[in-house]
Amino acid sequence: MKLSLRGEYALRALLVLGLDHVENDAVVRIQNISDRQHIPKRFLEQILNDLKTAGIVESKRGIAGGYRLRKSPDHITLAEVIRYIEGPLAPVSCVSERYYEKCSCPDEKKCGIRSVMQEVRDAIVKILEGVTLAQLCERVRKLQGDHSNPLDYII
Amino acid sequence: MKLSLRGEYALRALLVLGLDHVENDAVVRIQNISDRQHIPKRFLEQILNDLKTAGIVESKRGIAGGYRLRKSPDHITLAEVIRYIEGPLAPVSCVSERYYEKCSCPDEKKCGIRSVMQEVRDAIVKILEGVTLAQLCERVRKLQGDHSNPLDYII
DNA sequence: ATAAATCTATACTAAGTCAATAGAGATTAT
DNA sequence: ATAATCTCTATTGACTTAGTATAGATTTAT
Repeated sequence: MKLSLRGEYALRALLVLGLDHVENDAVVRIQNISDRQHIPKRFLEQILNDLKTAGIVESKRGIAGGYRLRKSPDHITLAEVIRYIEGPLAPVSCVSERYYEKCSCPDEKKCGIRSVMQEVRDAIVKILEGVTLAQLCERVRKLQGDHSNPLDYII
Repeated sequence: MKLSLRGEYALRALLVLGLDHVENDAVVRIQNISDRQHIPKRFLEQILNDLKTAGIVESKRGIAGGYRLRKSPDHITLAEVIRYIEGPLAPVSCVSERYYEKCSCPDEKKCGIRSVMQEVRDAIVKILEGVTLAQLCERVRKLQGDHSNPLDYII
């Protein structure tokens, strides 16, 4: 896979949106995300815009504008995000389900390398489709010792 | 991971050397490998030279020259080959054991993404360190219907 | 109404990587 | 000697990555 910085930034931005996610229509400013995650702001703008096109986040414009999740965090998987930002999860495209491309090997059906790469793909997909943004947020809260309960900030 | 063509060619070339491997000092010509695997010859020259530097193959020069494995096929793992040709197996370098690099996230120890990527890395490594070139050759022989038993050619 | 802060859209760029290709040299069996 | 091989270094063209830049559209507080 080899996640690019672009993909990593996308996940980190979504993590912030996930941690701040509440059921009203509050939005988070790009500047805020940029500060908390040390992501270059102008670059982050592009990425969030991509995520918007992907239907993962939505935005509000104007002086009180910003981004929020468009779907519930437990309906967003890491696989989905990475696929959208990076492309195939498979290490070679001849084992990719949705980005399949024929490779140059003499006979794909008898290709031993392909069969190993298939296993690798399946292992990667299993993990990344199994982790939702909600679970990721939960991990982070646990790692941070469960301070900063987001409910504290309402009222 | 996203294996490059270079890495895929390396595996395919080693597969040929593995299938042709016998305990005398017979070598296989680059031209031969290139023909059987449809790999551009001059490009393959570079790759085999890299594999030589890595200590995985050895070469014989001159008119009857060529390449052969330097180690027994069951002592060559796919992980080892890919690491040498491509670099880290980990999707992000902050979870790489031998190519570790600090990433830009606020706190690595509390990074939820990192902990997921760690799982991905471990899954990839487990598969690729678990498959030797000998096993790969065996898979190929099975896939090809077990014709061409190499013992047939030894008299 | 206006200003100010935000998001939107497109374009550009500098650096790096990938996949070769090229040319000249060294080695060795015949 | 010679011809086929491996060896070594350099170059190239296309592409990707990680931004930066510029200008514009939208919304809200005042």
